[in-house]
Amino acid sequence: MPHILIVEDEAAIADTLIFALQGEGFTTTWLSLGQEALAHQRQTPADLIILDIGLPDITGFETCKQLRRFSEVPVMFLSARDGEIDRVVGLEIGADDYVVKPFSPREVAARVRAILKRVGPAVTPAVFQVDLERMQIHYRGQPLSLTRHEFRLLQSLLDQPERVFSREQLLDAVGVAADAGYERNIDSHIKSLRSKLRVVAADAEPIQTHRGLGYSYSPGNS
Amino acid sequence: MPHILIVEDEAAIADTLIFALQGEGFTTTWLSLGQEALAHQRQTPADLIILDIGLPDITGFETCKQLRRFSEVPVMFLSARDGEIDRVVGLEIGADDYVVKPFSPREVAARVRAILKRVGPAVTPAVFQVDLERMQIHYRGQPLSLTRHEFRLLQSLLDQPERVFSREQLLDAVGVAADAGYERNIDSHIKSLRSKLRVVAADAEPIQTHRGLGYSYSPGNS
DNA sequence: AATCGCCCCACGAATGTTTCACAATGTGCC
DNA sequence: GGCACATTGTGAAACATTCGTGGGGCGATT
Repeated sequence: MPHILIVEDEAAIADTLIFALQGEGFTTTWLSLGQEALAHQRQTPADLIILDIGLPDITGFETCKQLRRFSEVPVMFLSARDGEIDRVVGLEIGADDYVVKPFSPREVAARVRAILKRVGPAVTPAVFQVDLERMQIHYRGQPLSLTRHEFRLLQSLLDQPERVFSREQLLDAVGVAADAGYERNIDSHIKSLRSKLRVVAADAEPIQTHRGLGYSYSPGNS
Repeated sequence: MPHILIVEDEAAIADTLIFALQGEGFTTTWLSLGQEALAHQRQTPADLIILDIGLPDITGFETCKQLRRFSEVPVMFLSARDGEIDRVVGLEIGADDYVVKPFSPREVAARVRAILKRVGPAVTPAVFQVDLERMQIHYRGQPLSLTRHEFRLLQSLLDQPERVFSREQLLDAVGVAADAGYERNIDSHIKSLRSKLRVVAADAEPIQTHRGLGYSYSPGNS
């Protein structure tokens, strides 16, 4: 699960970012000084840093320059000033994006995802969070209200992404003797599962059907 | 040196981009239709695509969606409309950046560099990758969507390159009683298989026919 | 009793498979 | 080369399978 370091001295702005990012499945750390951020990144590296330019101690530009001496971590600048020069300079000293205030939290989150997508699948945000204790699954930060069978079904699929499960295997996964049940019950459950996922994300299609074979989960379309 | 495909119907804007990008050492191609861009990318893939949203034929969004079905190439949207919704949607359908007109050519060039920095050197995987568990075959890095029979057929052929399989053997491979079926329906499957492979690589001819004998797979022509 | 989750069924739509007829191409013979 | 014959490519149509969906029944839980 990707971790985002937010370096921003205004609490209100930081809060907005934290809320938006956590909603998308990221974890966050918030610091307000450039020096702090550098020290923190040496100790416990984040997967991406959101860096305000107008910090109280050293500028975001300076922070980024020093950061680049020891780390390739993606950096997104946040700035109150909307000058072409600043944007070009920001990108040329090694930033990956440059967003001007006031910004939309959702857009920033989307940009973070777009950047992380490129640094490797290792740090793709987990869109699904499974909580076995509470029998709860969160999808894009929102809790799903699932029945027992829907839960087991989704849990099995999530467990091995891309793997194609036959109906028989899925029947077994939900705890029904494989020979006992009507195989196509699975279809019914998949149907209601999909409709519940559709409420959260209308266009994504995380559960794919493989004709003649069964179903699978595709992280790509989540 | 990275090659950039510009898809933009206004010549003045395209010219500005071409000038700025060539100044940074990129080579460019300019097209004005979404359909053209899709066809072009299949034949001679660029390293990054700059995509105007308001194209004469299909929208940039639609172009990007279709593009994503066969390519992971980085996409930068260009738009005259500055709405939060548009930006978020753009990024969520798989774009890497979203720039609003009027833009600074230098900034666009800087953003292009920032994105390409993350993509890294292109890795050329084995031409065919068979994944039995996922019932998936990748061809030149792109996933093929095959029916059960097409899958078995291709799998058999790939299993023993250069070996010539008779229709009878291939019927058997796809799981049809050798005496039951009409032998020449293999031809039909070979046909659709070839057409699916042609989408990925138009000129290669990985499946060869041996008159009077059957078919074989030739790694040479992949 | 009302609600809810689960099972089962059946129909229509989408997709895959088989078959066929005809065009295109290759092969051997004169 | 030109011809007859054999084999393969192609498109379309018939046929078969599979899936999505809505709905009814039934038992458990409230």
